[in-house]
Amino acid sequence: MGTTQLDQQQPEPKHRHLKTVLTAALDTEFSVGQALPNERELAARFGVARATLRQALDQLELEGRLQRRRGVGTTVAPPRVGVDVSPRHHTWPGGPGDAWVTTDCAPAAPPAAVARLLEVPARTPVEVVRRSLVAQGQTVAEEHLYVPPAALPPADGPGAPHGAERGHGVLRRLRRLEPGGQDRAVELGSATAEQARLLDRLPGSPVLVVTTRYLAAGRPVAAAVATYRADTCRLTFGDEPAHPSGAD
Amino acid sequence: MGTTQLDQQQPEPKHRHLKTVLTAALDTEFSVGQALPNERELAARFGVARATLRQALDQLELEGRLQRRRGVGTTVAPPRVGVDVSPRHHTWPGGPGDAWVTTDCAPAAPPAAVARLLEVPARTPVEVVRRSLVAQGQTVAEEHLYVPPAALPPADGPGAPHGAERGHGVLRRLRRLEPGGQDRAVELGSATAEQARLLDRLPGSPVLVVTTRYLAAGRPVAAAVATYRADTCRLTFGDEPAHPSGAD
DNA sequence: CAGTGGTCTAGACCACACC
DNA sequence: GTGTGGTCTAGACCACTGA
Repeated sequence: MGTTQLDQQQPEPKHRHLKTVLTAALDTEFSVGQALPNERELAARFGVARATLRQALDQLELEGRLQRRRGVGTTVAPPRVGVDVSPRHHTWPGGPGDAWVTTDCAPAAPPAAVARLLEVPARTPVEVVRRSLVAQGQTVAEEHLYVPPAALPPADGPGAPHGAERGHGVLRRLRRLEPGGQDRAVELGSATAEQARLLDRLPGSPVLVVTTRYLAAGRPVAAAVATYRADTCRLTFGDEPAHPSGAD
Repeated sequence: MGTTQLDQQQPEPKHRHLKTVLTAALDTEFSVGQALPNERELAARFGVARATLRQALDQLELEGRLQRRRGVGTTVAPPRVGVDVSPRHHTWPGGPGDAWVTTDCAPAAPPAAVARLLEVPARTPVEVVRRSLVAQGQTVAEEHLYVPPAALPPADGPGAPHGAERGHGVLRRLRRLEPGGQDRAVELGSATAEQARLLDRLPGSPVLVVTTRYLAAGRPVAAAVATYRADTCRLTFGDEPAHPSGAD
């Protein structure tokens, strides 16, 4: 990062040029995990206001090139983690090979958009199973799985009133049904305060929101809203495996 | 939007509270396409600096709630467009039902990451087909399709030196091969200057980058890097159709 | 405690769209 | 022209981390 001054000729915004310069420096002069100089130092070095420098850093963080932590500093981020989110016809959440960890479960009314997906009336309480996904030592995603109890076979016992144990019961009941397909959507969102806490980010951080609808006998029986850290995750949709089914 | 002042009690940042208030206002007091007051007016109304207001607007725009256009103003955005990006085993790009429009084609060396995907040496020139996707009157995505000519059957004629016609020729040759599967990845990126121009956004705008690798006979024969406007698009992955194959 | 990134201000000027 | 959002400055203070 020998550059100490910008000499700008194009009518290109400074922050964009700055981003270009920093990208080149990251590619050539820094290694993963290495700390950058602090923002005041960098701004001075490039002869811009700190706010302008921050515009460039914001983008590099969005692109997963940098990792910033308040009170700590800015470091070069490792490459994004690939997370497989292929729809699998023949499996339910919580089946074999599912790396998600159930953390909690309690009945609650789903958001309006989820109620529509599930084709249940608004404000109908459903089971809400909360799960999280850890990859490479970091929580990379958080999920709310909404399951209307009416669609499930009866429980084989009294069941826990709440907590992970209740969630396991819901998933067990779900797996007794014959899977009837899934559909999925991915869009950009921003983390709520609670999601931010779980994902170790600030509220409002960009996230990839994956909405999945699970069908059985042609009817929606569950809907999942999974929130992935956009800075550290790459969602992969591999081809269907060669064997048609491995989890009945 | 009767609120004229914030009365903040929590140690919650102003811009976040502002975003909450604005979200509620958008839900209840505005309709799609309606213009908001300008930024100076809004900032004054809420008693904050314009930069603070802009932090809130930036997030709402990221979430696809607002649309801002320099020199024009800020309006309430319509719901995101769903775009189907399901991997389809049995089809090539440019096949039936493909809504993409080929705009140009010329040989060029692919980016290093694409060369790795294609398993060709770096700096090997390949055919680069450029296509774009229009939905609801708006260009929502832009694609570069990289095809090493060595993997293709020979052309049935001299072919155009460049332009859409050359692209059609490449896609025709590709379709003579037997499709052997695809894999896909989705991640967050930011628009280059050129992509921004095509998508009618500013450079650096958030985009969803979909990378697809096409296989034939177990070998990669093409790779596509498609860039979708993150503000206006929701990528959908429907289930595979019930019939195992309909395009051979 | 000192040092970091996060928030916020009150201005200024620029680029662009529309009249 | 006028009015809009986009960029930029030079400060200030806050929240958090780790020694």
